[in-house]
Amino acid sequence: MSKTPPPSAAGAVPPAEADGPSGQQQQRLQMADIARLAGVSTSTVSRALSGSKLVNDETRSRIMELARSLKYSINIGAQNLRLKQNRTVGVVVPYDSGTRQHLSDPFFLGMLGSLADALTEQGFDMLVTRVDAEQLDAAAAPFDSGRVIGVVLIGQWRHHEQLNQLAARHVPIVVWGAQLPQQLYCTIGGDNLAGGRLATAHLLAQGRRRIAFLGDIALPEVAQRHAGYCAALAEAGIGADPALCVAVSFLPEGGGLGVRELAARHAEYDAIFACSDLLAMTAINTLRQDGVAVPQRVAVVGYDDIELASYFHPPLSTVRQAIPAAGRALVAALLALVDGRPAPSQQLATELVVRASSTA
Amino acid sequence: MSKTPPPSAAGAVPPAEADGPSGQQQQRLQMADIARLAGVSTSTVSRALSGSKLVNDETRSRIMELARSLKYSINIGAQNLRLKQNRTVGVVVPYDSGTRQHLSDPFFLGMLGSLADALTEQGFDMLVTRVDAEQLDAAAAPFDSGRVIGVVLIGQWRHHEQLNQLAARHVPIVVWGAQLPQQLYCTIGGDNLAGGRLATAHLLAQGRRRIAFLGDIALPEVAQRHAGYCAALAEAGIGADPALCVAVSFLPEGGGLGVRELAARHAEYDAIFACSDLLAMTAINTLRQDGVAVPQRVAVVGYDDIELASYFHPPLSTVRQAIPAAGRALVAALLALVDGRPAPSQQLATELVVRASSTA
DNA sequence: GTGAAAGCGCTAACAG
DNA sequence: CTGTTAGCGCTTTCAC
Repeated sequence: MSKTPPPSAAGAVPPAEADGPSGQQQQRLQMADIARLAGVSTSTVSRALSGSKLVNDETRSRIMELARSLKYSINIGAQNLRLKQNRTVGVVVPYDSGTRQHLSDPFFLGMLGSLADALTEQGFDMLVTRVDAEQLDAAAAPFDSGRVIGVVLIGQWRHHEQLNQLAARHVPIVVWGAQLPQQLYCTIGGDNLAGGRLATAHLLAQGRRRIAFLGDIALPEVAQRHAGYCAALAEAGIGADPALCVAVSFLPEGGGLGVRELAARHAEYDAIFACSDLLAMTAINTLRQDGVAVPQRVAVVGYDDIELASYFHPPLSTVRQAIPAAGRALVAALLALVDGRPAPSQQLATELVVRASSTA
Repeated sequence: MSKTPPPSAAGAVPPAEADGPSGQQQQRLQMADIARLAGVSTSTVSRALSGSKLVNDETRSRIMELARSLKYSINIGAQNLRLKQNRTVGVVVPYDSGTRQHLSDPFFLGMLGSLADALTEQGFDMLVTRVDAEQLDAAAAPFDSGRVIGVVLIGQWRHHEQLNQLAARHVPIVVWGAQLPQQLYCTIGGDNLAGGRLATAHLLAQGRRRIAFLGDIALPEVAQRHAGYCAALAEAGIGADPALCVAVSFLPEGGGLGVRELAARHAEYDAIFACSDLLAMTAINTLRQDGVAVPQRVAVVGYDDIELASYFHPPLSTVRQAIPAAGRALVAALLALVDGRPAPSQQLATELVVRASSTA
């Protein structure tokens, strides 16, 4: 395990003219330079580069050619200042306050990718920020300082009130999460109630009767999935047994902890509904270590349908979240808000994907 | 599966004063407003807010209090323009040119998270951009337009030459990838040669002799892992059989395709070394469908040690990449470059993690 | 200790 | 069609 040297011409060329400590920009080409070289005024260059018809074709193409060959590119910062515009959107990913752990769920990756796609498509840049899940109001910082025109927050966690305050302050913000009463901000989310109901009904249809629930009810999305779970049980004439409901975080260790907790409670169960695929996978793993067969002894359904779910062993039954649609919807809602148009909250349809982990 | 309405007060409050189409900023507080309210000049506000000692304590605290209560935040764009500074770094994630698929590997998520951490720690913002893997030179765009002070590119793919040209143009860029001869840009990467060797030597030690290699040799990193693989085989007195080397992309379907291709070639093999955990997992999945026992009949080692690797069944043996260190190293190198200091390329140590997928 | 004025790189009237 | 001028929101000499 080496530490540095191998091949030949390693090491990089430092920038041409570096000046002072961190954060400085080197001397770079600007519009005035192009203007001088082209023998015109900066106004003409500006017009040419922005494709104004007010400039002679010959002049324009000469200027554009010059700019291209010199790899001149307009300084967006200055342009933004002058135009009072901005084509950057903030995407804020909360991290677990205790562990500072974050993004550990592949679901987030999908979401980020989907947002990146949707934003690129609309010609917007994406500024990614991390924020403590217990301080969600910090999500507004990039907006307050003018870096972004609005913010997409991935997950509302337990801070409904902080988010309401941001909305009251007119921070353009759209949140991936559950729709709640008295909500001033816009949420886009899956239909968690339906999702929870689908998963549970499916397990019941498989003849399971003692279905454990893994997830932290304090989170609105999880609470709604739990409500769906209870509803499905009730429809089958079964009461929800609190002993089967384990509050675990979305961190990967959650699945194992949940299974251990159920064991510690001496709970009897023949199925698990986990609130994320990651939890389902780690739960299955722990069950396997304990010699419990999945799905024979315990059937498992996850949530999200991350890419790996179908490759897991056994392939994971799960509730699919419409991630590509989510990105588009979040971006559309945010842009509406920014333009002063109304942005109604929205629930995206969810779909049950049945695979081997729940079918004995 | 509903589509919209439920609860009570849904829908969000549009921003106070919206003006015109997309990208506009609403009327917001600025320094002059604070100045007027505080009965001082903007110069004084500027000084107060930047903690200059040239301003009366009483005045300063009055101004700061005012700013805080009004949630005034300095306009970073204007400040950057005036100061000719910038605290934003570009992170560029290439996507597969054919499929436009991207970020599908959890490895990228880890890298993004690690970069976000390292950048946050240093007080930098992260602007995430996607770029066609066949047009890596487009990675410089956010730099050319002054949005970022430099770029971290995740993966060099096959376009060494384009990257060299960027470096020659003095674009501050640091690439996660392999160190190559005649290289003008800075790379940070794992020690792929050692990684390939470790994995292969381990499989040999398990008594395996016909080890298949899954990965696209056209990519420098994969080529180096392959070189390590060949070296380990050679040390064991075994020649590398080209029939056992399958060029597959990093897309998730690669693992399955690789196994199918080996079958089509009627290749005999008792082990697989896959160039990513994702490939290893999907390969194992296909083997399982074909009734081939892992690790009994075929032992498998992956690469990266993504979070899920230890939860997979069987738990995946793999070569761990030092992701947290990677983020810090990439950021440190980029900042060095930006400051005009030299940024030598670096290889980070890799480590073999042995789990059940390779131990019969 | 504080204010007035100039200017960061760009665009948009307004004249010619 | 093109140049001149003013100014986006901020910082910083330079006076007072």
